[in-house]
Amino acid sequence: MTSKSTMREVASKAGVSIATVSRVINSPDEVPTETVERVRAAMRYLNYRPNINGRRLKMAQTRSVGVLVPTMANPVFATSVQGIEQAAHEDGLTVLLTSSNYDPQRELGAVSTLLNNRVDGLILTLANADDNPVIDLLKAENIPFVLLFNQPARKDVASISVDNARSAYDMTQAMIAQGHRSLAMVAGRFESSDRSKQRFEGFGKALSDAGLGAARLCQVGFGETELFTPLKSFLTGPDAVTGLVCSTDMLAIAAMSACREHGLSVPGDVSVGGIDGIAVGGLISPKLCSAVQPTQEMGQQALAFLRGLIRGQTNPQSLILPHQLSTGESIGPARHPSSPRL
Amino acid sequence: MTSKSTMREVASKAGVSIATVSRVINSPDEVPTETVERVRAAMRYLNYRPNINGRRLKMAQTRSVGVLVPTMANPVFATSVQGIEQAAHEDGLTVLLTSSNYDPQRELGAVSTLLNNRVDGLILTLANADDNPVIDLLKAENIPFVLLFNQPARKDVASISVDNARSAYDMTQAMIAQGHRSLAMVAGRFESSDRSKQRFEGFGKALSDAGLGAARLCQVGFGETELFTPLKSFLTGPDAVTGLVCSTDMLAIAAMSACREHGLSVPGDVSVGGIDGIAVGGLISPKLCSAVQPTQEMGQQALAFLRGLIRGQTNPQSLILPHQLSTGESIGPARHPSSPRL
DNA sequence: CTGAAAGCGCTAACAC
DNA sequence: GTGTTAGCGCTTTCAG
Repeated sequence: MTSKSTMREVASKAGVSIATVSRVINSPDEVPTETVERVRAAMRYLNYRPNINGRRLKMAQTRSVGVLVPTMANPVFATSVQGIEQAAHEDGLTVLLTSSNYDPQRELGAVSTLLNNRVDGLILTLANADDNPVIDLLKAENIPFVLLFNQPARKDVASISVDNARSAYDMTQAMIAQGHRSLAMVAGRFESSDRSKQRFEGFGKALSDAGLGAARLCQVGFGETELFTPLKSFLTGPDAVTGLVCSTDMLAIAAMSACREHGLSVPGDVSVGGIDGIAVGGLISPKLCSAVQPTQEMGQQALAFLRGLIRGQTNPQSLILPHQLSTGESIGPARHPSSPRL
Repeated sequence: MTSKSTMREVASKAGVSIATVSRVINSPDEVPTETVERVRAAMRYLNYRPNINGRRLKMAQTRSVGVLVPTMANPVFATSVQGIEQAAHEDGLTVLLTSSNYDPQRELGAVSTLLNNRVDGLILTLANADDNPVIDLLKAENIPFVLLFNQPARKDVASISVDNARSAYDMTQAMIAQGHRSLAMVAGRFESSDRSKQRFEGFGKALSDAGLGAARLCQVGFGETELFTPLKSFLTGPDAVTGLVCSTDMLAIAAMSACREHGLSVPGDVSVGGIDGIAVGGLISPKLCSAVQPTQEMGQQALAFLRGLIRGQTNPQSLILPHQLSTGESIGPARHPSSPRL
């Protein structure tokens, strides 16, 4: 027996009008207790289930939010979605989930679908937050949205992130402080992640501030965990590095694995640092040293921001959270420190 | 300028009726190319965006599916959701996401919300698939659904899972084959996960089949990663075990961490095995030995099943996938093998 | 305190 | 080919 019963049926069963049923649902205090009870009894009897789509059509708001992340396969995003979902649940909001698979092409389509659903607002992690048609669209249509993890240059969009360049800078500096002079960054493709780009810039700045040469980069596809080959030229031969700064923790864990495959120990032969602070990083051996961000809380916070925007708050807030360098064991003194340049 | 334009406006702009606009959207071939173009131009001009909720109200189907998982914070579920999302995207379906946080109490509420949204069907990972009010509800209302990871006793519900007992059995047997005689299982609370329970049963059976004593259990809360204290009595003292079979990979990784904190090496002092096959398990050192299931594919498959049910297929399929014991390094010969019982 | 009535945006007969 | 029309289930004035 499919739940087909409508408000009309409940009304007739309870001997009232549909308006009263609606009131019982939405503002029970405007209806005498006795009537409320009668209507509720009818609802129970008929197994009534309000059709939210009816309400959505009528009302200005749908009480739903759209979420777009690159992929759930990376714990960073999954954890943030958990935070969003939790906060949404507390707020009685429905979450529509989409993922772009790191493909900027798919972002617009996904957001478009979300907008067709008339979501009240969006939380997005975009490939590139600057110069992105999605943002133009959202701005043009005046749809509330907040960026998560993206750290856009423009200040008229709400966003929650860490200071990406800075987190890479700090991580790099920590390695330099341990005597490392020959470093490389392992990063995802910049087209797929502006965080990657910003982090690489921080890496480069830390190097140049320390008077160390050009920034070396090992760029890999996202979701890639097989780093043996990509890292070969960085880990072996005359130009071998002693430290790897990775743009994400997943990459860092994969890099540690690749080091081992090359017969190198971490941090004995090469130090590895990550950025993100995924939970598993703290459980492995050696414990991953990472620039930690409170991923789940950021998701919750993003929803709180979004709620504000939906409620009409006009000036979008940008929150740059402090990251925290975790005390990891994956970083140690450089094995063959070249003589200091100064 | 909010996207307010409706079909009616498009129609008048294009000089046709709303029926024609609807046709252009849903079956363009029934409309002369020239008219299609004119209407499309009007849509572009007005920045028209179909309101899916209008359609939903009218049509029997909403082209949306509901998903309920315990949490996105565990990569097993996150990865499966990624699979679901991907398949849904290919099918043009919208995903409504909820999570129960392992709380059976919250399951019913979440599903209820999903049903109020009139989703066409559901994919669920429940705390307990047998004797669950959610299933009764869904059955009573005749809503298509498929269970993911749950392995229910009843055969009238669709499900996709591995053989949970068997996967634990095999893992345990692998340890026994390495000479382990003193084992314990680390598992989440049974009320929160029937998989845990089934896996513990498989563990117990393997022990008794090998003539080894009672099954020892270290039960912990889900999401718990601090296992130093819970495992203390299992790792130290006269009753110390030489192997830990863990009901999930996350638990296994946490257990490995706890072993180290106790000054024990894995697998030198104690062997650790997991179940699930999360990606990170293959990247850490020692590589986690796990009973691997193809998580993401299972998500996709679940959506394929669901689609079948939605299309009217009446007999729910249950798929028990083969698990695969990964060649992990986290399991080795028992340190102090007690003399064989035979 | 309660009901009648007018839609929200869309689809689908059913006419023309 | 195309338009008219009657709702889908709900909320919400506006009267009574």
